[in-house]
Amino acid sequence: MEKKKISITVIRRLPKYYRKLEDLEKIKISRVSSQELSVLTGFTASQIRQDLNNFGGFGQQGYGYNVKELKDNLEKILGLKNVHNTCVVGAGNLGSAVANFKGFDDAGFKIVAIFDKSEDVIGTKIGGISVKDSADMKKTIKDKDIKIAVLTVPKENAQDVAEELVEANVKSIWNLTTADLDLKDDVIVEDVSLIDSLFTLSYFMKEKYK
Amino acid sequence: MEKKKISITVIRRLPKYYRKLEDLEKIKISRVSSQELSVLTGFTASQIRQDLNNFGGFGQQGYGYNVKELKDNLEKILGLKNVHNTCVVGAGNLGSAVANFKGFDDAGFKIVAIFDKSEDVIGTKIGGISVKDSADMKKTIKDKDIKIAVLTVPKENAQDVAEELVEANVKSIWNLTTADLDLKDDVIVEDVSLIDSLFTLSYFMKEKYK
DNA sequence: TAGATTGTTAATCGATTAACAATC
DNA sequence: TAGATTGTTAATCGATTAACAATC
Repeated sequence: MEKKKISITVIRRLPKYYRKLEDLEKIKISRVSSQELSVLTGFTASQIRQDLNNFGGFGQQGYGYNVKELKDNLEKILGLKNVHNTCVVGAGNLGSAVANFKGFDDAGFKIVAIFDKSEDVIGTKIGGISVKDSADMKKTIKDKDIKIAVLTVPKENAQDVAEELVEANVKSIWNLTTADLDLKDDVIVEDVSLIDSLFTLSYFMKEKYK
Repeated sequence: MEKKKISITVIRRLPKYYRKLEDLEKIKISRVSSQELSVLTGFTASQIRQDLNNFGGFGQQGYGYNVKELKDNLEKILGLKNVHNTCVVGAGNLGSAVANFKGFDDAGFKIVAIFDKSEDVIGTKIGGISVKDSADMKKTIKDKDIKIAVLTVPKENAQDVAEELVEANVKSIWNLTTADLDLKDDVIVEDVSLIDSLFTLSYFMKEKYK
């Protein structure tokens, strides 16, 4: 009756399963056990079986999991076949990296617009797409039915731009800035937190050396 | 006698405390309670007090925490004042973004070399540093005593380049590629996992809309 | 002093691991 | 059938929350 809520810790392991299954498929391996997946992912076999069983019984006793079948199921679970019109806001190096990143398109994020406010880049092409003036952002987002935005603007502008995106009806934001966004709850914000990752690395360096 | 091991979940919250304290200092707020930090960070006040007490009693009953003092302590704990000679491997958009990123230098990661194997970029300047041929990488790393590498090469080359870095005595790698690196245990690898973050966003989009 | 808020212990909650019956 | 490995329950472990005495 009720689908039980799946914890965020489980969700965040799914991408790794998916990637490892892609790798296995690429080298023509058609079956895999939770034990083998454990070696590949670093999670325990028990954990893997429990994680997957949140979504269905994809395995078979005495056999393991069929690589292609499990991969296809994870693809559906992660929604990787759903295509979303996406824009990149901020056409600096980071924005350019995203716009040129093939994995982005493969995951269903279809970049249909790139915005920047600098005269220097407006009109230039990145990954085959011409950079538009941020001033036209809201209109373009509505016209092209853009639901996802990648945010790569400077920290100082992040909150304001994010609010503008939400006003234009963007449903989720991939936040590559170092700002924490404060938006209404129904907006999905996925933070990459580059700076936190870097600080964590600094911590481990300090712990290990001196 | 024994310093108890501090869990990774605690460590990964420290950067956010630090950033919020920086923000407070910037607007001239000199004291803060765990309750106020809770609002700023989204962690509970109880959690914050427990986290901080892993490292020392930085607060004062009836008063809270002194912003500057706590920030300075976290700075030491995170090792942000320790300077590390760092190289960027891969001078594409992502590598350029890192090389130009001010927060990188602020955190003590001093970029002293950038490598790429493409003739097109070797010799060009990024963030004031001239891009060197990857062929000279090992020698330069030893000569300049580089201990940290930022990896932004294509997925296919990530493992090989990482191994080369380790041979050259690099101690830790900030991994911005979509590859999972397999290196000896004493090498510190901090994965940013952009692709996993993206897949997670895809999952939440799917859950919410259809 | 009275009020506020920490530091810290105890209680609860959730996630991971272990174990094994079911079954391919 | 015998062997392998899942799906799932129970046990353990660790992290979060609650509570409050200590004390500024």
